[in-house]
Amino acid sequence: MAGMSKARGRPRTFDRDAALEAAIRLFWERGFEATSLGELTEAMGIRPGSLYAAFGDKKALFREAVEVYGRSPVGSFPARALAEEPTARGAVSRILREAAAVYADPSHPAGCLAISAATNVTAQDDEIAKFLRDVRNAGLAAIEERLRRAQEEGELPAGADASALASYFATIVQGLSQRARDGADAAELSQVAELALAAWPDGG
Amino acid sequence: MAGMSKARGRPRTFDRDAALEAAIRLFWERGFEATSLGELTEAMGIRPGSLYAAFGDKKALFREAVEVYGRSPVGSFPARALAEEPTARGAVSRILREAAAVYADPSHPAGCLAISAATNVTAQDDEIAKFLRDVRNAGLAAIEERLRRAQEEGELPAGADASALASYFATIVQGLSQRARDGADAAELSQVAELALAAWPDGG
DNA sequence: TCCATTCTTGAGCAGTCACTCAACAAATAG
DNA sequence: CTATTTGTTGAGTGACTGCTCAAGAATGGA
Repeated sequence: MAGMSKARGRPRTFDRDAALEAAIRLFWERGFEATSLGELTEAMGIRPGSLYAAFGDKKALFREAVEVYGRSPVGSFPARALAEEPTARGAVSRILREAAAVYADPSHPAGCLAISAATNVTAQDDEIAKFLRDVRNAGLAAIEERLRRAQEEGELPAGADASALASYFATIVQGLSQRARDGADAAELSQVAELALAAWPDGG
Repeated sequence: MAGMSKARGRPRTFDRDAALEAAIRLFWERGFEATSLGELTEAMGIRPGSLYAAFGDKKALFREAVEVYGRSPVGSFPARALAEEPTARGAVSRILREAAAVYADPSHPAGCLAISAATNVTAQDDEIAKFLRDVRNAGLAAIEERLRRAQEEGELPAGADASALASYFATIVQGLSQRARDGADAAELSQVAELALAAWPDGG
């Protein structure tokens, strides 16, 4: 950490970040198991040996792909909304509206990588499915936490069920991702997002 | 068709319906590609040769599994609700409430087979993904049709957007299935269903 | 009895899967 | 220079994939 000395040995001949970006795309499009190492190495422009040297194995590459995706604008918009919007209502509306726009954006694969990339998985890759499940449930917990704070601060009525509301909005987000993968465009998803906001206590 | 003559040749030694039921369970649990022929033959209690003789190939078996699932109580509740309920409002509420109960019923795999069994698929099995996508979009179209009729009959306000509402409810259903697969129980999903109904024009 | 028909069985097919490794290449350190 | 370290390469690993097929078994019909 301190020395930051020059790297020894033969330097890497490919751009690690660019290669990872290619892997993200593929996993996003097809999912973890449906993406083969052959497809990965071809899209990343490297040979299997380089992939294993640089990323570990397929599971480690996937985990890193999910992490980097989660820090990208497309993957981090819910966390940003929760952190930046002054009100819970504002945060939730922004999440739904941005989800509608982002999930149907044709410049990248449809929907959310964390929602759709490990739904059909062999027994031996169950840990990968669990990994993404935990990511999703953490997102749900973050919404619920924000709603509880809103309740303490008086923004959300004391009679409202923060837990149920959080589940509801998480359900909408996951549904939007699925509908985008089924071909729904941004206009259609936006209408869904607006309708979904009607469930907010005291009307839309 | 007319003769109904006795079957010639060696009779089948296994129960075709029971074997198909076992296949449905596996596909429901893991999805199309993540279920191997080895797992199928073991669960169905037959050898590969018998499977191919009785069902064709893996894709044909899957299609038949989806069809039979779609005629079962668990798979046909949306169509039943649309056909049996006198009002569109009643049909939609029933769909959401039954989805909450059925998708989280621990006596069978979580969620909906048609929603979750072919989301991560290789290029060579794209037709299977398309097949289920069409099934889902047909479900959406059925809801939209019912809402349009409700609008003609005056149940739904003329100003309401039947298409957007249908998309919204389809999004909820798909979201409920996903949440069930993530471990949400019936109580949680029921709360989501009730909140979702708040979007119905003129309040819940 | 003998044939035709249908099903079951077990062995095994070509292809793909994720992954590995010895040999070579390119860099730094001394 | 040599030694060390790290990366790339191409061939290849065993295990698994969906699937097939010849041989044998069980039925009905003549």
